[in-house]
Amino acid sequence: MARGRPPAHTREQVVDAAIGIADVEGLAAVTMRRIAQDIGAGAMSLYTYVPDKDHLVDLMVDRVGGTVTPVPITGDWRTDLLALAGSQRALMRAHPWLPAALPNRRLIGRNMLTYLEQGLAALDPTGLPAPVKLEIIALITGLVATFVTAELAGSAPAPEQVALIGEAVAGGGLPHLAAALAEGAQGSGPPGEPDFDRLAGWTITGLVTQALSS
Amino acid sequence: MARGRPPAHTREQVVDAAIGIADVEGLAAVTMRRIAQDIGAGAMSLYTYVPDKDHLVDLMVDRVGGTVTPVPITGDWRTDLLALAGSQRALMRAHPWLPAALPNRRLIGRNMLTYLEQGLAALDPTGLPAPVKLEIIALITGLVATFVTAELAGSAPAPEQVALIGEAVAGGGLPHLAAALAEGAQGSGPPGEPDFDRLAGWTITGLVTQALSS
DNA sequence: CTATTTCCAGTACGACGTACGATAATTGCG
DNA sequence: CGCAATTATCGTACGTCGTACTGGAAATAG
Repeated sequence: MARGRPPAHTREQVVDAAIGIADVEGLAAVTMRRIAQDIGAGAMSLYTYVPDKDHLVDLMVDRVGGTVTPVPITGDWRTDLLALAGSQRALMRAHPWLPAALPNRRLIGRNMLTYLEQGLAALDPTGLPAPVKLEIIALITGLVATFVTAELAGSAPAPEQVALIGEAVAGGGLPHLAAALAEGAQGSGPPGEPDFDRLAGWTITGLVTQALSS
Repeated sequence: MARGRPPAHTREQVVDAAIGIADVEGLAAVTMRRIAQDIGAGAMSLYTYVPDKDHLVDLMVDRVGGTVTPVPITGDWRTDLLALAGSQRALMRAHPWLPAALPNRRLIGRNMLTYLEQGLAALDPTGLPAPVKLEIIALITGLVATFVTAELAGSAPAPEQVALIGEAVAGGGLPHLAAALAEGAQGSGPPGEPDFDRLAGWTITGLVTQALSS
């Protein structure tokens, strides 16, 4: 049994090395040569374990999806969905490349399916039709990705942008924006951490409530 | 005045050519050489008009943002936000590369600012604090991008995925997913077009309502 | 042992973004 | 007019990417 030369590495090793690089240096730093170097292999050897780079990214997504600790299902959809969103957010913050890599990915692998399963379980008490449940899950995922992307971009809007905005506002024709800036300038600092729970809570509660009442 | 050799093209020509390519063949097909070929220039000539490719994508985003017909402000936030979301959706469907290009972009240029202005105007009657208004606008944009991405991916889940899902479900351990599939299989066909208005309406109404009541 | 199977990895190709530098076109000054 | 100064054009070239190809290395089956 097991004829031929035995593999020197495993698919998981390759995927984990890619994830490690992406976590620290970003998705753009993940190249086949770089991965090979990290695990001590020739660049072309990777193609024994992975068909191509695109598929590798799919595998990366699915693998980190398997690292989330499953959230407990209490039976209260609001609590459970919020917990699910929170665990997703934690995942995306631990792997900042994830929000960017997520769109346009075929959800290959079981881990993405177990995420769906959890979402469906959380929404079970609502009694909504299955397609609506799936839509709500997709929307929540998108919301979390949007939020985390904004979060990771940092609240510092870069000096060049401040200049641009100030200039445009001074040029006139944007009264509400000018008012918002003025209000923001004299307002308090950033509200801090609980922003996510607040916004996600609003969206989840609002979305499900509306869905139930229609 | 205007010393030196006169430019043979304009920045707008370059950006428009890039948009034209992206619309038809996707963002990946937008290369400097390809753009140059389309407008009849040498590849390096483009750098007279654009500092680098990354900036070019910024310009593409801002330029298509200027093509949206401004939505009328009725004073009813629900109607106005829904119209704004609808116009964004139309824009993203006309330029399918937009949802993918949008994240991680500095919002350079006035067109993005006028979009913000419109959102703020729509939210004006709510009397919410300015930062909350901006958060809501960002969330709605993210929602539209998520929805359109899903829309453009097509409702056909590709045979390989169907096989994967079926297999995983048959393996057990995913009861809610199995139930959802069963329910979906015997259910009616796709609800069709009004999906967007329905989902966006739920989210917008729910989000703003929740924000107002807290 | 030999044959077979499997994996390893060097070389190489085409495409990418773009730095560099020679060349061309235009204006201002004499 | 000619001649510098200025600005745009674009061919060439470099380093990097994904990956096709290929010959060699390491294991098992007989």
